Amino acid sequence: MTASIQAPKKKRVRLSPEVRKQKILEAALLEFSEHGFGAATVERIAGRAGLSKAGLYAHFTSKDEIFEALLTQVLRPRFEAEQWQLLPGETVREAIDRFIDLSYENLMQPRTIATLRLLIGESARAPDAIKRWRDEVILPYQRAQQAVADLCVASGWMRESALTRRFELVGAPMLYAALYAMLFCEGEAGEEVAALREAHRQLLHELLHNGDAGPAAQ
Amino acid sequence: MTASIQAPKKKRVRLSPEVRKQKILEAALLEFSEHGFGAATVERIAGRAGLSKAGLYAHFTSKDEIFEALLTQVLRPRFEAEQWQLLPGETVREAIDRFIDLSYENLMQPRTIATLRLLIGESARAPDAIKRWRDEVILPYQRAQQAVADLCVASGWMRESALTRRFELVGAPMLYAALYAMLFCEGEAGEEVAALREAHRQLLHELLHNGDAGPAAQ
Amino acid sequence: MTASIQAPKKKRVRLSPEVRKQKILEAALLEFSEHGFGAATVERIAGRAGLSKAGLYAHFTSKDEIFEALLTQVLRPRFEAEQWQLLPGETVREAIDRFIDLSYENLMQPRTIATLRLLIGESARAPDAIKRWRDEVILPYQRAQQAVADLCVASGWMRESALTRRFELVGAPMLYAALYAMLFCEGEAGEEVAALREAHRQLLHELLHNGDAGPAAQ
Amino acid sequence: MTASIQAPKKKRVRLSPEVRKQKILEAALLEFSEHGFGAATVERIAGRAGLSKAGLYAHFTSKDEIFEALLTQVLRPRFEAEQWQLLPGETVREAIDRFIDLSYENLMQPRTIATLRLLIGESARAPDAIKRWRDEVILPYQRAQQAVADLCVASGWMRESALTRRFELVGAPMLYAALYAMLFCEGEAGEEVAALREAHRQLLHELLHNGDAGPAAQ
DNA sequence: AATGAATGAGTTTTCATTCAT
DNA sequence: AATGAATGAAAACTCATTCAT
Repeated sequence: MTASIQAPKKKRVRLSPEVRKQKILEAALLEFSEHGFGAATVERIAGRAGLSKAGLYAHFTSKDEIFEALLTQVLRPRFEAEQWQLLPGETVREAIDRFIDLSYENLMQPRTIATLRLLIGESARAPDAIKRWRDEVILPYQRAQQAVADLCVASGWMRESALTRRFELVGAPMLYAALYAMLFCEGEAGEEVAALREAHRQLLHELLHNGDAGPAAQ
Repeated sequence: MTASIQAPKKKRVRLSPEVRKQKILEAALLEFSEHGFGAATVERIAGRAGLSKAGLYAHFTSKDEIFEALLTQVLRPRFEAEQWQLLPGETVREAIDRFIDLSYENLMQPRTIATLRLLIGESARAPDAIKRWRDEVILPYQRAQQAVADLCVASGWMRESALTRRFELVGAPMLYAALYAMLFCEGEAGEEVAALREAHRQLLHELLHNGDAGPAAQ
Repeated sequence: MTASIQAPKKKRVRLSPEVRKQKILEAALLEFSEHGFGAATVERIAGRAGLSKAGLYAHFTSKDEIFEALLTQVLRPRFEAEQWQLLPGETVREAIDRFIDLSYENLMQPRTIATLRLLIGESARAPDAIKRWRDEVILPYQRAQQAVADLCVASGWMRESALTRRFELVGAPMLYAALYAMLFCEGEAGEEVAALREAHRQLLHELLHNGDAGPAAQ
Repeated sequence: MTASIQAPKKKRVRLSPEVRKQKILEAALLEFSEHGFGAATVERIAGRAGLSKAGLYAHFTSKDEIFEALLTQVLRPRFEAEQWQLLPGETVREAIDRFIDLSYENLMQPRTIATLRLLIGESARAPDAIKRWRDEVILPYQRAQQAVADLCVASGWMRESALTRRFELVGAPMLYAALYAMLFCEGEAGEEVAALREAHRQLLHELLHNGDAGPAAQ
């Protein structure tokens, strides 16, 4: 009873480098996203990661290195699941629903919002990494989406429109919702995001649905 | 030792408090948006504003006060012109074009992008100001837009859709473009933004245009 | 009515240099004694003296100069009245009463206490001035007192004692009271000082009074 | 480049927090008493304590905290030895001598004089601490002294007088000497203090000695 | 791997002092 | 004589980073 009250002095915990590094990066993401790189302190990152400042320096040689490691980790492609596609035997309507659900699920995670906020807030600090990310992750992803969309249109599954011609716009309302979440942090944005999500779903249904036609109608 | 060789000693420039304060806020917006609040330095802000550090402190009593003053200035409503509306004798098509042109013109200004980037990066620092901004500026603006849209739909000028039912989405692609500009700073985003803008225009035309109908068709 | 409430902007008041200088020194004494030389600010001194910082510099060229001017003014001899002496036809008892009353009246003035506090607090800053003060003001004063005392003893008016042999001790309880006032500022010391004063008076009566004797008794 | 020429880089000296804190307080007393709180610099205190400014801030969070810690330490009661009292088998004369010797020994230590000077110079900065010190240290001490004196008088050991009625005055000449030491720092006051001390001793002997009487004479 | 104590290089802030009016 | 705006120098305080254990 005494120990729990009077002794927050954490016993020295020894973890494997991999585990600790991951903890540190996790902590850094929170800290950077909350305060910005400049106002973030190594001490707080270390605290959140459960070790001392000096301990942290056994794993990373500088605050900058943490930032870079964080970026590399966070900007790695992770889009497989949310990829827009038509699974065999699936209708466009179902594909839309799956896309909306998976994408919002992913994008609206606090961790993802934090990442986005960090990228935007510190865009001037790592323009190259961000550019590379765009070229190697975002653009390929969008091209793949566009290809699928073109196919769907060509095969009559989807109605042609300004949207299918520039299919990256398919996610615009979702990013608008993400912006909302970035600005009005802490749950307050929850309801609004949910509403936007449904409106988004509806909109896609209306925009992409090909009346009663479709290959099946041939 | 002569003036021609080593005299970068700027003559003391004396300005009225209003002018100087404005210069300082202008400088602060740049500095904050570029480095984030934490990594911004008062010295650089002062330099950009054309006076010394100590001189700056004659106008603002702390870095925080500068930040707050900046927010108050920058979050003041300035939406009149871009308000979605139907001017007398104007077709929906023309209203859409005007909306797109005015809004992109405004939103894509470097100053506005910088402001948005700052808001997002520092959203945790001034949640109250941001919340007030949403309640007193953003929400009223959206409500007014929705009202106009409802009217247009009721009178048959615009086709009903998921978009008209949640009309705030009308700007989503534009904010997506703004996000692009925030992330990939420095003109590189220019072409992409221009393309998105046209796609956005097209999309609105297709979505809102009421076939050949409309009141005129009555 | 409006002016009195909304406009504390003091109209530029122009005073003769002598008057203004005196006001400044008065203000400086308060400020220095309250905060110490180091923590005193020229701005506050100027404010207390009723002009602006820059205005003050028209009268004194530096903070140090103010300090020195203050010292010279404040360390000037002002002891005539309180000089220990026997006025013609006066008994020792009456002389004691007069000495006590005049001395306490003088020493316990807030201004005098402030001066003492300043001297002690800043004794390291102006050791020479203080030494000169001792040599030119204090010591002569004490010598004169001692001379009178010796005379009184020689003529049988006063009883010889350790006190008359080192007559500067005659004021010791008073300085003890002054110490009290310096430490426990703001009136709280008032009662204690009054009590000490009466005890002091009694003590001198008892110590110096020569029984029923005296020259008259010869 | 060799160590013998230009190597004032002090080796990092690592001390336990207790030792270091004590060193810092010691240094602070010197620095504060020499320059006053306002003109004292943390850097100089750190230097005197043998570490860097930043190192100092690992032990105290602000200049003010140093000041307060210093006060608390320095205003702790330390009077046992100097307490006025009659040891068994001791004459009043011997008690007086002991009192004088112990008290002057203590009060005239440079450290004590420095403390007093600091208290007076900064009395406005910490009125509460000083008041508490008076109530909890000084007044009890004086009451104890008075009680002993009353006893001595009642038992005939000491002659009744204005002094025994307000026994706190027993130390007045000593404080007068301390004042002297505070003002005319640096040993110059030495002789004067020694002379005052002997006069003080004489005075007490004369004042308190009960002729040849005393309980023993009964 | 981990830490507490220590530090150098800033950063914010203050302030005595100057300048133009 | 007086002032508001401006400045250089210094002081308090912070923080990324190192060292010895």
